[in-house]
Amino acid sequence: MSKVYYLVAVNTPFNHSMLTYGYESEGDEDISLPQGTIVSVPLGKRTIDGCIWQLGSEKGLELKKIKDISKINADIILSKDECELYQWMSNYYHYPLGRLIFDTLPVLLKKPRKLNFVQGKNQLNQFVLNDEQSQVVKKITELGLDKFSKSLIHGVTGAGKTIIYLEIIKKIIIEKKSVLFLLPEINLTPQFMKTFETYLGIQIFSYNSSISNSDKFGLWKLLQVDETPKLILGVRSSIFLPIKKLGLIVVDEEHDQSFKQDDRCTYNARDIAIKRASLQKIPIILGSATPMVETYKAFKDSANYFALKKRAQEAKLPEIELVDMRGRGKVESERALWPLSSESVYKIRKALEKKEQVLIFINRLGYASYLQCNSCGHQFSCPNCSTNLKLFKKKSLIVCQTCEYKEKVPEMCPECMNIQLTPKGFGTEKVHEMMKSLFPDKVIERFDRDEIKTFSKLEETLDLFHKKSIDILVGTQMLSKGHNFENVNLVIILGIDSQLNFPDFRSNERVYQTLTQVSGRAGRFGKNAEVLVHTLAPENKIFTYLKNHSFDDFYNDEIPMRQLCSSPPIKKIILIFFNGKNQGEVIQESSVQTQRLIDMAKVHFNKVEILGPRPSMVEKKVNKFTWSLMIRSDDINQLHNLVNTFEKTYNPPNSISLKIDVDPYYFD
DNA sequence: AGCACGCCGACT
DNA sequence: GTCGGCGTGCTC
Repeated sequence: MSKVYYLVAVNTPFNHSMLTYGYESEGDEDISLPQGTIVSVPLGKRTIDGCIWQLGSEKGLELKKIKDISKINADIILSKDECELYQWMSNYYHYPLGRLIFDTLPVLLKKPRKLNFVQGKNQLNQFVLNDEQSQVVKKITELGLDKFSKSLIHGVTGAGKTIIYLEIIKKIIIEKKSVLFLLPEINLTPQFMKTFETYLGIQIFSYNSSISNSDKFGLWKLLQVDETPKLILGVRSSIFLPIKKLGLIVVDEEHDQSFKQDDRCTYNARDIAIKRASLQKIPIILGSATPMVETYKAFKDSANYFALKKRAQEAKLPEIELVDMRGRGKVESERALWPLSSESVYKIRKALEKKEQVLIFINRLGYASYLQCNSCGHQFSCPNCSTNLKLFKKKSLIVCQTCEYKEKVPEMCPECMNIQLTPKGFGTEKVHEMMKSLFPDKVIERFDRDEIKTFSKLEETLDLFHKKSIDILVGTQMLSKGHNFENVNLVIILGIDSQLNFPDFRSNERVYQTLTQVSGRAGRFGKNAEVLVHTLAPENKIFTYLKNHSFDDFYNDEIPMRQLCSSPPIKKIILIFFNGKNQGEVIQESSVQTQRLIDMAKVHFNKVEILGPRPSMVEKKVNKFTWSLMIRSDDINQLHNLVNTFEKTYNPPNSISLKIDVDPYYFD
């Protein structure tokens, strides 16, 4: 019997989550616990999860303080590769290792139920690859499918990226290896599931928020031991699944912001996927019609960049038309149609006459963005947040989008007792209502988070739409991502201006992506298709790039801008957020730390800039205030070393919590 | 992050 | 007297 000490990564935020525990090894010292062993350890009065990380020592600690590991969990053990990935992530994202591990592992249960999966039918591929597509398959294969390589398939919407993935996946399966296929959101699961089920002869597992904890745990246990080739179709978090004999990772719609986690560890699953592929020495394929500017810059001049400029199966890209909305309010007939226009209503009518379906895209929920008093201008705002309350007419409520707060639609202004309250702005609910009154004999449905709350409702609505039982679908983002609609040749886009005016360096990129992706839902099956974009700023150059379907023009215009404001991909950014109940204290603390960082940078990290502090766009959320500071550099080592030094020398006061966001997508 | 402890005001 | 709200400090 001899005592061994281990440094254990535990599920707690303090002391960087690394704590020392003892273990009575049974005689032979060689039978020690390997890195990655999941254990239970006592902490204060509780027992919490931990993961053996490395041999530790009692030095520097009071011996009587060190407790013993209480239990070893045999269900899950992390492999060497997984440990290396976790360690890298913890360093890169400045997030405690122990928290990271237990945020991403499934809940450890007693007995998992029997697992659900889909058995693929392995039908012969009915598609014939065109020249462009077969070239890409050939070249990616030539890179070597048994070693690390990263490729970007940059294909216009409807270019047939899926068929390319499918061909390469088949080659991996022949080698008896498994495939991880990442998509940004659960929304697209049904579509890909159908394709993979039809053409692949293996087991297919999906992994997303509709899967129960029990099934997640069960899948984890299965994957650890089962080496038969399979395909996992999953969202962000599936990048951590312990897939044996993993032979390929595909990240579809790599530009999508859903790959970025914005709470806890702020990782981007696309970047983790690349890291994982390099650790496991396997190929990774990224795909998008609108790659992120960072990704495009990294790939565009490499041999692993593949552009598909034409749509598959003779289909043409849609014609994009701008509808100039300036001055429409002055004409009575136009005012009644707002936020639509006479042009769009005419085109919708024509499309419906041809028995075609129509998509209307608005990036906003509800009936109106806020409610305002006609007489004194009072806006109804949330008592807990610095936000306006959004009007939901059918529910007869005004609701905060940040917290739980809601109230009945008021009858009069609390300031001046005026009873005329005007709904300002518009969302899906308003447009849905307008469509119903304009086309009373048509079936018009809404496709947004408010209406589609469950996965089964999503499947059901998509199914009805595919069966042409719905004529017009009014929806948000949900509508825009990757769907393959057969009978849609008209897409209406409303309310994009608010996104153009969004105050951060990525706003142009986001608008270009959104417009291209939404437009891409039209005319995928050969007919001439049209997209009508409503805007008050038709002279904006972004619309020209959109009309010309020219990503390169957009990019070449965007890069000098990024250079000018030192934004990614020119420089890397880390944000530090200070959050607390007392506004003055938050401002004070963030200011002091900004100054401290400036001083530190001056002495040891001269290539790093510190900016701020500044309040978040929604400064008050649920009665807590947020301010942030920005750290920026083109020297990635200096950037991270400064943050490391900062963390080592800073203990935030109890009343303030800290969040670090590496490679942020939004600025708050 | 939990969780306990302890200080204070409010209530039976 | 004693209950509970929350600020403070500790956890290998």
